[in-house]
Amino acid sequence: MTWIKLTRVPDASLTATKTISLSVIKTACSNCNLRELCLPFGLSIEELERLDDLVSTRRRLKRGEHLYRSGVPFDAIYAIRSGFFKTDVLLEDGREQVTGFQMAGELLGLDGISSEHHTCNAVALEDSEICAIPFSRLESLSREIHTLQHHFHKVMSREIVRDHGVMMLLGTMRAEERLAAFLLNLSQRFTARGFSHAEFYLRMTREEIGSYLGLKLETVSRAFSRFQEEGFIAVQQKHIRILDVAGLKALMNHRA
Amino acid sequence: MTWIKLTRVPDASLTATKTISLSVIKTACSNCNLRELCLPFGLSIEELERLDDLVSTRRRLKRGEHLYRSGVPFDAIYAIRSGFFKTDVLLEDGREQVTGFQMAGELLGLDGISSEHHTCNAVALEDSEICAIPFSRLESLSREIHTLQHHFHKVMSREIVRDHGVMMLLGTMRAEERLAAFLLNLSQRFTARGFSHAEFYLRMTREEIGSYLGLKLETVSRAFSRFQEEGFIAVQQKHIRILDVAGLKALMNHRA
DNA sequence: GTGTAAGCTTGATCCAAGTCAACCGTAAAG
DNA sequence: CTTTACGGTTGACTTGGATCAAGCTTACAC
Repeated sequence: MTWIKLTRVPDASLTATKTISLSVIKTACSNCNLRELCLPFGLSIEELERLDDLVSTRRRLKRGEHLYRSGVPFDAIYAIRSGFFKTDVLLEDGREQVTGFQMAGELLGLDGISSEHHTCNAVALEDSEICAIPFSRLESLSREIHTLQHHFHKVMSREIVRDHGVMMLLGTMRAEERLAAFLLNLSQRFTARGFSHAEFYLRMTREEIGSYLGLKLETVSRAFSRFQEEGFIAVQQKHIRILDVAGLKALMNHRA
Repeated sequence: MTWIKLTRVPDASLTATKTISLSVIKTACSNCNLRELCLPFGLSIEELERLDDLVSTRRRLKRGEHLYRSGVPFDAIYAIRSGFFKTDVLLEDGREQVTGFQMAGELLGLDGISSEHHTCNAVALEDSEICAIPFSRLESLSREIHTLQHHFHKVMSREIVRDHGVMMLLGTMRAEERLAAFLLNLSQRFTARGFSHAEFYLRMTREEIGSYLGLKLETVSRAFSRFQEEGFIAVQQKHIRILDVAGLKALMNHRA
């Protein structure tokens, strides 16, 4: 279960790190196995080391714990090192909208930049670990490292594009299409992280899926059952096996 | 069709510009009356002048014309100088989702940063004028001007927060709530631009409103009629007068 | 002007998803 | 091992918004 990934060795410095304790190795972006998915993408060795300085705070969260809440002052964004999160917005009258589910290598907290306060809640859906990245220091560093700056802009833009996808889903798709899109998206993201594309555990409840997809939990449950009857998937509570990716994809396009 | 842009002359410049023709004066951020809403927000005089250099290309679009289309290479973002736009995403099967309506002072094209290609279409809903801001030059300049960098980040983040609002709307609100939220949002943005908060012309069709709100055009039309019956607004085709802001607001919260 | 097409309104009907309700399965607590 | 609580499934019924259809208004082309 290592994390040691000895990459190219420019000078003796990296070999030096190998002699120190595993827990210390784990604290650096330069040794993080998620670096190709996360903020460090595309950085050189020296640049990576400068980023390491910045990402000094790490935090573990238990399932159900909040990483941040809507309204609290913003001063850092967070990279998920391991675990699974949801973000949601609550209306005064109690209505909840889940705005996203985030997994390892993804960033949380970008919503807070605009008003200097977080505008949604981020909750761990399983025991998780995150790296806090003080935002003003990230801005400083990205003024110096072009690659970092550009990659950060790409990450923000990707979030906007993702949101457009969700708007499309909520605005134009019917229940089963939404759920199919959701499962295919999860599958694809698990794959990118080296997990099975066909078999995974859902970390969220039917109600949370429903909130994300603009459906009631009963509708989500029925759609799961229907997919199982059709032979597209095998469901048992939170355990999902995708049996027919093409079938699910077809279901999404079989409209006008 | 000019676009000549004589920029300062590092000293004596401001007085100098005043002597040249109005149309030329208009081409600079430093003289743009939208600068407090747009990218230049918070910049000093000298910083503004550096931004002027960057924003050299201006373009007029007729109603119905595309500013960019999904799939084309991305190399600039666009500031709306005057006019009104929609952005939309088209699915292969012909379904359309309008992802936003943009007015003067707002930025278009942020979606393209992530993949270096635009991922939606931007269409002028009335004759409009935009300023093109070459993105790599904006990145360079924001590496030098902290304020610009930070403000740009805020703008991107604001877009993410806005999208969350739309997700909330599409995911949890009923038809009349959605339309009320839409009208109040437009009203608020017109106000910020010095127009009447109570009276305005819609630049988009019922179908485009419907697409944005995840409703069919008939539902939008019926909701307008209903609002009129209730005395919240006066509608005549695209001409809207808001008669009871509080009533519309109440309508949005009158839920469990 | 007059004709035509695009956009808007309104009515009648239908259906996908919501609501309400009962029951089941699993997991943690005692 | 039993209890309890939470989450999930399934059924019966309701309903908000979609669909289908007709007529109206406005703006522009000729």
